[in-house]
Amino acid sequence: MTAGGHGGADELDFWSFIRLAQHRLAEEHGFGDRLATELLLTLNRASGIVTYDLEAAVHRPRGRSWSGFRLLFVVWLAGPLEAKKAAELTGMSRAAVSGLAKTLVGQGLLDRTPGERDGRSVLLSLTERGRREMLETFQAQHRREQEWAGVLTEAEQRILIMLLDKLITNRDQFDVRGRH
Amino acid sequence: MTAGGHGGADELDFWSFIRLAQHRLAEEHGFGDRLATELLLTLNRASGIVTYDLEAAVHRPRGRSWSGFRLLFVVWLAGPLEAKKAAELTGMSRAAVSGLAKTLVGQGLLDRTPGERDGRSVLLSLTERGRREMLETFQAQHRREQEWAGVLTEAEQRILIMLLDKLITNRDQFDVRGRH
DNA sequence: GATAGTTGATTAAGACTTTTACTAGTTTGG
DNA sequence: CCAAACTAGTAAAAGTCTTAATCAACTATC
Repeated sequence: MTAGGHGGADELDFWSFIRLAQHRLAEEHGFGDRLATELLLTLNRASGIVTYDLEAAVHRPRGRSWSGFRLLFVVWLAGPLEAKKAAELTGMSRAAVSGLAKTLVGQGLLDRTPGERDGRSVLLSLTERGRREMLETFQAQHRREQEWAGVLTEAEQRILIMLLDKLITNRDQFDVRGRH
Repeated sequence: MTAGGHGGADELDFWSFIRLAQHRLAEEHGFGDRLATELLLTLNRASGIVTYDLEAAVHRPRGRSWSGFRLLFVVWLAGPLEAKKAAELTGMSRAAVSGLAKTLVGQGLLDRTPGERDGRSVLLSLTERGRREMLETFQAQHRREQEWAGVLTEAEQRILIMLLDKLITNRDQFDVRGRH
């Protein structure tokens, strides 16, 4: 068999690639347990596909980015928030929140007011227009979320949430790297 | 209770935020089924946390980006690949692969040769150095993957993979947006 | 109370991704 | 056989993310 010749790569899709990868990792490189690899590959792929779809179907048509939505979403539901807290809840860096907030303030969706108890901090809150837009946008996203989740039964959804929770909750057992 | 005053946001973390969000979506905005929202929020959060950790712990210290690794990974295991195929398998756009390949060729990890059967296409393959580096890098990533997956039992890992598979496989039931 | 250290926000530089547009090679159908 | 349609790859512009550095404000300590 020539180098790279395993029947031609043309029929490969994501799942047959995973099988091929498993095979070569085991046979040619001697990796034993490959379940973890498959799990994380699948997790990232699933998240990427869903996120891309939501962004393309819901947010870009409205002139909004995925990150912009995430920031507006936490401010919408968790009330006025310090920028630092918003960064924690969205999983972004503080710098990303700072830049994004600048854009969203300019678009009239977000208000930025100085914090009271700490002169350095900044409180983010939605403008009236921001509130209106979030309600409409989230309705659209919610419909699409339900199409996605709908391929699983309710029980399956609950199990999936539980397993994902467990995956990221028990991580204190080793030294995980988080954003600054 | 004043605007935004629901006990102070200071104790909020990702999980208490989800509970708060659920509550406000139901009580103040009348959203009924919020399981789908929780599922996708948790999915994206889990993927983001794990990916960030792998990038920070394994790839950045080696001067490599997450995307660079993804591209090298598929080329490593699926042999010489047309750029288009590499884009499909990694889930990137063709343009992203093109740009990334340019960088990686410059770093001496990737070879780019003209395709034989199609004069437009480009075949990507690893250089000898690329192969050596991938073996070392993947060993490191594999160890860390196992730390992550290790908080779940093997049965749980298999169920999680199965549910994620189902989530993204059955999506033909509606009009999903994918990359170009 | 002055000072050292810490923390919040911001900016700057660089990497990466996206969409759009373009070039060039290939296929198809009259 | 040739023109129209299509496809692969690339480049450009705009946007987002990252880390590192900077500034300002708070806190603790001498």
